[in-house]
Amino acid sequence: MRVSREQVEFNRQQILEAASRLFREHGYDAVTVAEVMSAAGLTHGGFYGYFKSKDELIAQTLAHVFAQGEGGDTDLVRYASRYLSAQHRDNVAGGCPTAALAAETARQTPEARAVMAAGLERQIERLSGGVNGAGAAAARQAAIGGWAAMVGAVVLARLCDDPALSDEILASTRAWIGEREVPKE
Amino acid sequence: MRVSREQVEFNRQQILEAASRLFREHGYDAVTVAEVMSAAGLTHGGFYGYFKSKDELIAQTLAHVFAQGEGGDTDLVRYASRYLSAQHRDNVAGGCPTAALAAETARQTPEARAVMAAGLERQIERLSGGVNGAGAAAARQAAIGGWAAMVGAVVLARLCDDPALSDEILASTRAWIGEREVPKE
DNA sequence: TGTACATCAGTGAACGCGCGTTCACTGATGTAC
DNA sequence: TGTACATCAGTGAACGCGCGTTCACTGATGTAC
Repeated sequence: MRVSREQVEFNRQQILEAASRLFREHGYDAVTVAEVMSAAGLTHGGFYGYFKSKDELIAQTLAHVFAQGEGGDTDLVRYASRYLSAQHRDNVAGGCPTAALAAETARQTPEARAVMAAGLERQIERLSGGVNGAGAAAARQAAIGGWAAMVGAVVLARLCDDPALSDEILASTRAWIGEREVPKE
Repeated sequence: MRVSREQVEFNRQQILEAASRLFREHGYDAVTVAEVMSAAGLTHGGFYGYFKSKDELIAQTLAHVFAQGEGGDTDLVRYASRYLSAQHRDNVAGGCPTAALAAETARQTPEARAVMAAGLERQIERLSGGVNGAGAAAARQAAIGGWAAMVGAVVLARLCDDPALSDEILASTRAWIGEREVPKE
């Protein structure tokens, strides 16, 4: 049964939203097209009216989640404080797509990889502006080092089966990044 | 046709070696049991004489690669210098299993996850001993921060489609970790 | 040490299942008059 | 504005394929005498 144009656009957003959560939580391979459509409130057969393949869904989902997740506070230390929280670590489905999917995305289609790589470049530039008391080159270097540490720390903290070690990784990396920053004025 | 006991042990090592390279390069899901056995010089039917499932192979492969890869220089800055090299970035199949597989392993069986988590704890302790001019607590904190930055940087450098940005991520993270270390004496 | 037999590692066909994808059909939406 | 028709989003069965896993069989190895 045909639906209205507004409903089509709404459904498209629902599919991308469901896919972005499921992919982050389970990885690309473990999530089926049928699961995504079901989570979006549709049946699997309709999928190919929206995307021409699962690979295209992956690329467009990344573009979707990067487009909506960019903004807000860019001060490096405050950003790290939120990024390296237990709340973010425990919220895989709603958390940073890079921490959840970067390694897997490097093995996906060039299109998907390019979308995430572009997000990485924008993230580095954004964080470069949030480094206190340093020239442009030093700020960019700190943004890169800090971002690498954040992504690595969340990946490692999520890997841990020992909660104490997991918490320690977050706290130590937070402190490590914080000490690194030159105090303001 | 039955083979000798020595051949059985040799074949087992071949399977683990093939699996460790294939998993690191392509991820667990994208590698089939038949591919692993073929790379080990066997046919797929014999697999279940060695392992009771693909999940068991994954856990034992991680144990195998962690067991053989630990040792050598532990000085944090020198370690980072090798870890954050273009050579390591480009050698996914022979490189660090954590950088290649940590996020995926967090979604695998508890057994596989436990093996990698144990390797993480040993790595932190080893690197803690390689931090110069700091007390035990500060050394451990620097080891954690440095290790998180290394893992994150290699993951991000492998994600990049722009070689210049990829090189910059490695170089900046290397410099960032190097500056962090208190000079000896 | 040699011989006869039991063991069992390896083979390759086959099984069952779930996946991505296709398709004929349905019926509400959008449009032309 | 109303009506008749064309369009097309959504449905669910079906297809083909490749996967993990099983199994009957083979023949070299290991062992008992």
